[in-house]
Amino acid sequence: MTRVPGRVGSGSQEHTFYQRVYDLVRRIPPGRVMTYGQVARAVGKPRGARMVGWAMRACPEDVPWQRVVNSRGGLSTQSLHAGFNLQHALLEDEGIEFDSAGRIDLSQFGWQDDTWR
DNA sequence: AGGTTGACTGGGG
DNA sequence: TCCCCAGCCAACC
Repeated sequence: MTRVPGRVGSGSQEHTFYQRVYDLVRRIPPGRVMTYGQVARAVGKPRGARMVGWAMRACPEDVPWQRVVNSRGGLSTQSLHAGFNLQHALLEDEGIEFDSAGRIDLSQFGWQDDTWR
């Protein structure tokens, strides 16, 4: 069974790093993407890009994990799939386009949440 | 307690 | 632009 990042606080109203990541990712609209580093900075963890990746690996069902890509507009989930990449398929279904090198133009599909605390 | 492992990044060559 | 790598840091041996 995949381990899910635990809550740091105990039942308090405090948001953990993971909760904040999930809350932000849930706000990314279909057809748009954010990078791991962008998400990390937005939740106050500027050097936590790898942790965002960890969080995506064990995220709840309702989190659109496919909308988080690496800083080069590429998918970091390639090694998880053999032949077929689910993330690539899900993003194309949302209207996102990939160039010949398999990358997304972040200036076109990138997203930043201005209303995010 | 200490070493390894990444769904990462930015900078250097 | 691509490849390489040090730095990164929680989770997992």
